[in-house]
Amino acid sequence: MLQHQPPPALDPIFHALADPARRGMLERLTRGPASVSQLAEPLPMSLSAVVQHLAVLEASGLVTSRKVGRVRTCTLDTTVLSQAEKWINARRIAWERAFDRLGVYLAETKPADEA
Amino acid sequence: MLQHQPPPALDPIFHALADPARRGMLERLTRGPASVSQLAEPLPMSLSAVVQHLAVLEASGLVTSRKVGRVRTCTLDTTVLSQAEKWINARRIAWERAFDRLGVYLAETKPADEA
DNA sequence: CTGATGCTGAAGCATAAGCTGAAGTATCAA
DNA sequence: TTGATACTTCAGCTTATGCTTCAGCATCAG
Repeated sequence: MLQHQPPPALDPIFHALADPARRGMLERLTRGPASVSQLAEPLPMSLSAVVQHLAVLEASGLVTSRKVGRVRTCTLDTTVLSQAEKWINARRIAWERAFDRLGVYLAETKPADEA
Repeated sequence: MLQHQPPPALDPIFHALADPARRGMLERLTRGPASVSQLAEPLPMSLSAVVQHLAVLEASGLVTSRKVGRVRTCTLDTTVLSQAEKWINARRIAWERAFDRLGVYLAETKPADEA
């Protein structure tokens, strides 16, 4: 098991993304790896809370970490990030195709509404 | 207030996407508008539960609905869907840039690890 | 060894989520 | 009017989240 992990589920990925503190941590990680303390520093909460958010991020696969000495260094995993992106993109594309197939659905249901 | 709504927040969007039942409803909606009953039909839960999921989807802006007679028809809003997509894409791109800037970060930290 | 640093873990608690079932409100059909 | 249909709303329950504090436990510096 060295190069391909189980496919990351969408539930934990989107759940991880649904919190501003966690998105903040991810944004920080886009600027390079960071320690737990560094991730916690700008956030208005205890270190403990940050560690718990980190656990959510790691459970989703969005973040991986390694402990060296007493410092845990975290990095972003963009392949997992792109899983979420792909799902969204697929829905959007599918809907746009459906919209084309249906023609002007809205115009057909309500030809001259005020909205 | 007829053509541009308040910018949809990411929290409710990702939260809405974090549930398989809700994603199922969205997938159904990519094949065109549907009534509440139609959205509920394949789901292993009560109509009540589906209505509550629908409320979450509407709160996020991902879905809009209109009631005509006794039937509420729901449609997907892909502009909101693309908000989420944009955020993810931006992080991924930023990280890939950072990765380039840092050069082979991993190789530098652990030149010949077993992992 | 001693103390500071950087995390880790377990309680505990308040709020939010996800669900059910039961009762209620508008249609629409006959 | 009667009844079915299509939601809608609400009380109530269970579990999950998000947070805190406090108590550890390995580093690392001196």
